[in-house]
Amino acid sequence: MPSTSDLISLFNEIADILEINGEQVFRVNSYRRAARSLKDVTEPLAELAARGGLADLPGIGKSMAARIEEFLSTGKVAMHVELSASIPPGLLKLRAIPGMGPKKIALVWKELGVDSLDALRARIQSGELAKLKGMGEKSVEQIAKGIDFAERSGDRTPLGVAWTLADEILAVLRKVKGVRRAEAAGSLRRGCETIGDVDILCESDDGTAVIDAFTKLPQAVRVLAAGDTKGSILVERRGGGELQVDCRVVPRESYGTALQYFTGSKEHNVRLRELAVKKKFKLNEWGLFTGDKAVAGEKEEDVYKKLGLPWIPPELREDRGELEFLETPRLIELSDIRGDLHMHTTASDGTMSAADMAEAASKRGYEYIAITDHSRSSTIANGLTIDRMWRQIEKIRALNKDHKTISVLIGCECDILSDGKLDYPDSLLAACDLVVASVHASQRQDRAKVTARVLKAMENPYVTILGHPTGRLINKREPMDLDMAAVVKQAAKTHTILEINASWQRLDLNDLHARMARDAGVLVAINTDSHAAIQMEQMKFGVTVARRAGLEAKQVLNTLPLPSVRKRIARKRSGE
DNA sequence: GCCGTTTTCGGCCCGACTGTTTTCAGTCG
Repeated sequence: MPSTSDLISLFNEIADILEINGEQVFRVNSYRRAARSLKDVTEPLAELAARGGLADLPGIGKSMAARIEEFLSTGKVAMHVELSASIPPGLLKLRAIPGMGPKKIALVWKELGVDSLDALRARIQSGELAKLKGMGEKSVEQIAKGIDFAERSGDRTPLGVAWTLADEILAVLRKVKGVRRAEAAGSLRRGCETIGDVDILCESDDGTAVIDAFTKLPQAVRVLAAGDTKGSILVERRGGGELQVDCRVVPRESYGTALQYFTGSKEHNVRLRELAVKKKFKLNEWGLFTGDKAVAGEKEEDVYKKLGLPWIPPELREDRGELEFLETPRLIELSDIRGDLHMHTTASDGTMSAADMAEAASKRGYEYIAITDHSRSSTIANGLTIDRMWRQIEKIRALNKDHKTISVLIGCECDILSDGKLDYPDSLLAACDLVVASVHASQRQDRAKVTARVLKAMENPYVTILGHPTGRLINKREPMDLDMAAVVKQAAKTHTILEINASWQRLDLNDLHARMARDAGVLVAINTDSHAAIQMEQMKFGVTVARRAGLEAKQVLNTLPLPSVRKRIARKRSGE
């Protein structure tokens, strides 16, 4: 069964090859545009095509639609097959080298027959690369380093890793003399689940001082560039590989436009500048201009305002229709969160007691938490036997009586077994305040089987929340082949709440799935799945996903006061 | 290749930086 993501890679590959072949850029970009458009499609492509909806997608015209149809019926695209045959199989890997664009790749391939990282390295050592037209000593050196980088880095950096790193760097830069404002821009500010480069923006009149401090950061393992207004470094990344961090310094009057500009996304910016041109403005990182006169620049809000738009939250700047907004959406914020309904203790695989978790949550200002340790089948996670679970219920009830500042709900994270049955009997589940039901085993079942399994579990009246619905681990494990449209439909029908698991390794549901839930009127819960108090900090990542999905506070269970939460649970149990 | 409240043809966002140049091409975001 050909998947949409296969088609997306295929279109991007067509663009890459066309570019190497010297095709005109607008034609090349049309394939990238089409690929991007497909990324936002949540319904199965075949269904979309069947109801004639392909042409409604931005960037999909007659020719693209025909290629998509071809892909759906044959599993391939003849044009792609032909193009692939026109270049050596390993050539596209050279795109991962910073500084190697399509022109240089074409050059080394055609002049030297280079078709892989190793072949390129060999030509550098033999001195042949330096002899090519346009290749000087510095270019060769940069490419040599780029090959190492390409081999070491690979995956994009998870949001949680990049966020922490940016916070550390910002703490240092904000202390540099003359720095008035500093924040992260780019995909990090937009809250993307993975980050390419980290972008930092500073407001200061002394760029040299800022870049100096930036390039001397203890985290910097190499300095790539250091100018008056811009610097680039490589830092070691937690979890291996290296990560590029760019820092830019602008004066006060340009900070707003620069922040807008460097936040992106690229597609959003293109749209915005098109709009600016239509309204006889010129927009760049230095300001919004009519002629030579700046009409906005200091504040990001003003840029949007002058263009006749409400301020658009960074998480929504993905060219998914946000330029049509009439007002700024009131997205959920971290401060709206009143509790955390999925966490573990030493009873199963957590590292702290329920009392300590409650204490920590209370300090965060939460009104309630739920203790949800693993069920008996999760033996690796020291899941609780039926007897132990009954005792756990008593223990948490007692703890709740003792605790005055926070309500502690007794719950469990109950395994959804491979046939869709639950790991505890209903009598035990009924004794809990709430139940998170999750798949942990047999995640590789086929689509029909795994979907039926999850739908069946959702029918159980005691299943409050479907935990980390797809089971994916970012950069580590693919999601289950779950029919999310069916899951969302079932959630609406059974009043089951879908989790956005806020752990940065998971972020599951992702933004698009959470948006599907929103559109179907399905309630979402944002939980950290904490195994230690410190992990409750990850709530911000889950809130970020929710914001990218366009969720408001009222669409999220754990922004509600406890009586309302209980009402929602009761509603599911009563089947009304 | 896509697209249209000035267009069905002729546009398609914009600037910085780098290196190898002597006026610019390529890459990047």
